[in-house]
Amino acid sequence: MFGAIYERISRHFESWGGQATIAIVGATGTGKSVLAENIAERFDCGILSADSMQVYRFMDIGTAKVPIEERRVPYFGIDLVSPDEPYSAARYQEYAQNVLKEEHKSNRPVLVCGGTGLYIRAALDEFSFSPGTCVDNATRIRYEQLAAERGPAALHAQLAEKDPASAAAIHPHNVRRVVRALELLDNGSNYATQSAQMRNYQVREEVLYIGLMASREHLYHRLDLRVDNMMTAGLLDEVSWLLDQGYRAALTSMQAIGYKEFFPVLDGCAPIEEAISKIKYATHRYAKRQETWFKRDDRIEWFNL
RNA sequence: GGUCGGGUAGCUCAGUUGGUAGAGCAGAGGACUGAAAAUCCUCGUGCCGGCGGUUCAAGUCCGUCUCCGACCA
Repeated sequence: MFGAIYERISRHFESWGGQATIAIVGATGTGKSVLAENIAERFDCGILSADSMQVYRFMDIGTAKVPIEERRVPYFGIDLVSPDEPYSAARYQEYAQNVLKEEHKSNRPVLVCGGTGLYIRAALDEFSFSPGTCVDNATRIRYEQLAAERGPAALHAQLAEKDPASAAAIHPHNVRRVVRALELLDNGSNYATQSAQMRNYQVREEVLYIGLMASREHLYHRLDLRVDNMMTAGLLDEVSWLLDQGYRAALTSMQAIGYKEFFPVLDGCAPIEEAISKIKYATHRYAKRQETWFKRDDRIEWFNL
């Protein structure tokens, strides 16, 4: 199986050389990192991580970062910010596109590897996030309060009045997205127009997409084992250390799987076993969502494990 | 051996005064352009432990057997 992937990738390197980009995608636990490391070493190129949680420093075990001592090639996209710094797909896009530009300028191919679908697209697709300044936090909080006070339906109705197309595209219960659409309006943009671009998968010949997948049964088993291994590697200590440093539970970074589940344990109101099984279940669902995301991208060439 | 609980969806359990069952979790499918490991949508027929009985009708009442738990000997 690896042989087939190596062959496919070699061919791509031969045609594009230092301008080649190879994306290795798929659900968590399918072995993307190991494959990427092997290929990057063999073809002498760097790895750009496309992972919304590996960007945070100090969150090492739970986000399954490749340990520094095991890295044999340059890595990008890891440890970019501290856990209390707001990060976003837009910020990642700017960063990633810059890495790609710089590497290609030096005639080095790049391996993009990750499971955050939106980040993969932000890095490799020709689309831009809403122009202009980023919406300030106050606006967001205002809309969230509105939803809390008058209910999600009322907020959605407000959106429907101002922007029927976007309202139609977002389920009324999806407060987060309704809020975002309202923010965009305030900012002179439009959710529906933007998201329409998302369905446009442009083919760039220099980019090769390799997708890794495994049967659910097999994958879930592997993921469960990985969680157990994270525990022996000291995941609980990592979480408790982060909290000790003052990184509070409400932070986006702390919503990561393998972190938020331990808060009740550290507060002493839940047994550790409960957290572990919650982490396993959450990981299963996450893997499923990742598959759903990547499945519809027909540029991806799939390899079954 | 006896008394009392309890055996209902893969798991934990609800089930009103008898009218052939429903939640959470798990699981499956899907959406998704500035939080994306987030957020959101859809999907629940299962010998209601077995067998008899009462009744027009039993998960629901009665008898009996069986299994699990607690307690008493």
